[in-house]
Amino acid sequence: MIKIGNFFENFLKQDSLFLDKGVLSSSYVPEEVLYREDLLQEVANILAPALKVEKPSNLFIYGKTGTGKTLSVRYIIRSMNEIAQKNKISIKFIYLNCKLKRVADTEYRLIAQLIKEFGQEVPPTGLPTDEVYNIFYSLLDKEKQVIILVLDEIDQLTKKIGDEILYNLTRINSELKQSQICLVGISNNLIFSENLDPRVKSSLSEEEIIFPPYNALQIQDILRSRALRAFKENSIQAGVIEKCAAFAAREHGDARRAIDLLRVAGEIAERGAQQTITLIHLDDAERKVESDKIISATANQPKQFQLVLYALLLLSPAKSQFFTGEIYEMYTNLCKQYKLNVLTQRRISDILAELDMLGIINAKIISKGRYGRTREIHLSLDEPLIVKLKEILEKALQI
DNA sequence: AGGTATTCACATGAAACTATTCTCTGAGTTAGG
DNA sequence: TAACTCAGAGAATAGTTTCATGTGAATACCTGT
Repeated sequence: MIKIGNFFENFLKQDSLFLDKGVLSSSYVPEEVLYREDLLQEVANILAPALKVEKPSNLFIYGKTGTGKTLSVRYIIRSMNEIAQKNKISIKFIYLNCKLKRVADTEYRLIAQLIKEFGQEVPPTGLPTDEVYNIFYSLLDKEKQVIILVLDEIDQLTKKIGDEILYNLTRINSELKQSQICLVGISNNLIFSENLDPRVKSSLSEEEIIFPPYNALQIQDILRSRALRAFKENSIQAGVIEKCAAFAAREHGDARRAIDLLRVAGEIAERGAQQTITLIHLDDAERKVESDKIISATANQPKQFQLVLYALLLLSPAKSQFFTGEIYEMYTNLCKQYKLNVLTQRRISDILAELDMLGIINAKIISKGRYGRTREIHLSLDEPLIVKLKEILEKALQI
């Protein structure tokens, strides 16, 4: 008890490295968006008609993760909103991230979420989808206004439930008498629109903008400008920013990752009661970011998924490479042992594909000729993480 | 030897099913007038 | 008679199962030399 007490005392006394940690959070929108002036201007040009209560062209934004797409759009939204409020223009901006589970990842929920933006509630289930659309329409058409609907990670949405919903959204305008709705889609996937219904494709991408990745130097500048606000002076060792940028540049210039890394490095340094962030903290941070990602990804998965992963982990010390059949066998044994019902191999195949997507395993489909075709699977986790995951899974599965 | 056909062990797709959570509706019940 | 209750029908969704079809190359099987 005393120990903990002391800890809190010290914690209070110790001054933080951070001035404002929020600056390094992913939702932070800075005063100035570096290296995106041209693109920002383009977006602004396209959306500007909204200020005259005319419908802007639908816009599609492509770019890999961490290239500033979301940031730029939020920046534009913020500044347009200010103007609109000052001049009493009736524009409404709605930003939705389609990846968020249980928020906007199905047609029903997307519309339900939109209704919520207008200050009404609809039940989470029970109503027919048409009904929800009708509520939405009547809500939209109450007054004359332009609505700019930003759908972030729109590729996730269509991957899951198809493009019908986009077709419906593009058709809304013809149903409305007063309002106009303008769609802004943001996608990480550069070839996303290729497997879209041509009708949807043409109406959705009236305008297209592609966000190129940042290079290492640009990421450095971005990090410096953020660090200036986030940390106290002289709290970063020389070279840390550079290395951090290098890490991120290695992966197609993902600025968000770089900023994340810096924040976590800061947290680690602070926890160690250090005055400066060093390269060592950065290394630790990289490991931590990586393992946190995996741990949180597995923690939210269904039981059977976890069990498959557990089977994999149990097999892992023996060898470094497995095939689907071996894993299925191990999994089946585990199920019997713990009296759980056994899923079909079909399902396990999908689960393995998901594990691959999450980067937990590295699977390659190979043909062993006469001996069939299968996934060749490598576990891409290091020893300490395997041990930790095992513990977590055991707890989760109550084994 | 060289060419062709088989065959294995899964992968991949589509559709249908199951269980759960939730709403809406309308019949039956209750309590008060 | 109005208010209330409560069962049943119908939706949405996640996680599966069922059925059907696809697939790459090591091997088996020919063929002609």
